Amino acid sequence: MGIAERKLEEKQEMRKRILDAARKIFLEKGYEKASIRNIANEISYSPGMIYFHFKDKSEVFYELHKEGFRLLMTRLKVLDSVADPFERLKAVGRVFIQFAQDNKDYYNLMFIEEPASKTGEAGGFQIAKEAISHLIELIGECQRQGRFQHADIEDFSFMFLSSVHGICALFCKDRTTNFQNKTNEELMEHGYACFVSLLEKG
Amino acid sequence: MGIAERKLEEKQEMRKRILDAARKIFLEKGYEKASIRNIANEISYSPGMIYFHFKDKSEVFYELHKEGFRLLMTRLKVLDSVADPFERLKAVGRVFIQFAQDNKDYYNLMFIEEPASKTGEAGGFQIAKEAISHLIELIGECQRQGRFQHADIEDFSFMFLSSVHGICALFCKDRTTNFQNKTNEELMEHGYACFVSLLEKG
DNA sequence: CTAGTTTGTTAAACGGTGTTCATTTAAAAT
DNA sequence: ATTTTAAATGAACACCGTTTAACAAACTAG
Repeated sequence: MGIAERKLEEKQEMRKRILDAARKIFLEKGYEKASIRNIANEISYSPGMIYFHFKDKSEVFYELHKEGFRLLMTRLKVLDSVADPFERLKAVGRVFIQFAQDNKDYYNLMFIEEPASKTGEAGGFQIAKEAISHLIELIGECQRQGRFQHADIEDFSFMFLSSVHGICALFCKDRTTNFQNKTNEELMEHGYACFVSLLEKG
Repeated sequence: MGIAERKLEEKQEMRKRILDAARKIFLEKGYEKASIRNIANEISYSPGMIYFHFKDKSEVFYELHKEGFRLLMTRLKVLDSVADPFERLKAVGRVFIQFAQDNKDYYNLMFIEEPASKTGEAGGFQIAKEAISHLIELIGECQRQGRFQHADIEDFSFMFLSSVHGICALFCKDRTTNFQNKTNEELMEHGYACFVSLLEKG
């Protein structure tokens, strides 16, 4: 069945071409302002064609959503080599912040914006769930080393994630401009350092 | 000039009627999905009429944006009676979180969503600036009482705001569902308590 | 090799969006 | 009573996501 195979490949290639165009448009304009017509135009096809390859706009979006998570995960995987769990935890936050700085638009797509119809909840959010399990486990390790003894693991994990996400979210929505004496990057890094020094005392 | 006065009043009343409808629609559907036609329909006027009273959709939005800030500020003002600055700081966080819980949609409008054209930057963001100045001052007071000695005030303020906002932002975008053993409210409050206990050690 | 079927694509259409503008209506000023 | 002004309208413009009838190309069966 060499023909069916080739057909499948062609279809996947078309999917890829659509996603490449969608990535460009989505990251450029954000979810709402990007249009199916823009994406189709980018690759010189009719808008309707996209609906042969994807269910709707939000499905295209969630493909990139997942892509963003894979990107972030790749960066986080590197930290497996860090032996000390607390050092690893601190690095997780730094990687998160660095990721947000390098990929403001992805970060928006992944954690802030979201299409109304949650087509890919199972897809995009599954990865998020795994990431959180990882974080909880990591904090468990820290506790086994004597850190954060009095805290509930889930509460503490949520708090850690909130703090890091808060830094990134303020950055991504340009709410950092009200703190003026520093660049955004400095503010984020100093803010995180500040948080870390609290952690070190706990 | 009793007539001119009455005319002005009528115009302001029309503005108010539009804003009442807009509040309902915006808080119900969010910025993007709410439409000028929805709002106009709500008060049985033509869509075009709104453009006589407001420059565009984002100007209507920013009026509610400011309204949300006034609401939050009213809640924060109550804390002026709390003498101890650190107690006041802790309460500020609680009020923020409570506000987000009670007014999820306002919180979204105020801190997360935003129209592309930033008509009311001067308006809505001015209040935010004041609020931050207040926060910085409050943290300064805490320092004068011996707390957070080693931290830069701006960095620390940003960190505090990030943590609190992070908690609220995760809640408002339904990213709390991945922590399952608690209700959202419990998770937020326990998470914040966790953060506060870190502060108490710093 | 032909006839029929499947597949990928298109153009047009539907009902929606923000916004503009000529036109109408009604009230105020002359 | 007539002119001027202010307020509201509704049609129009250029978009939007999505559906669908039509269509050409490619594949399959006889």
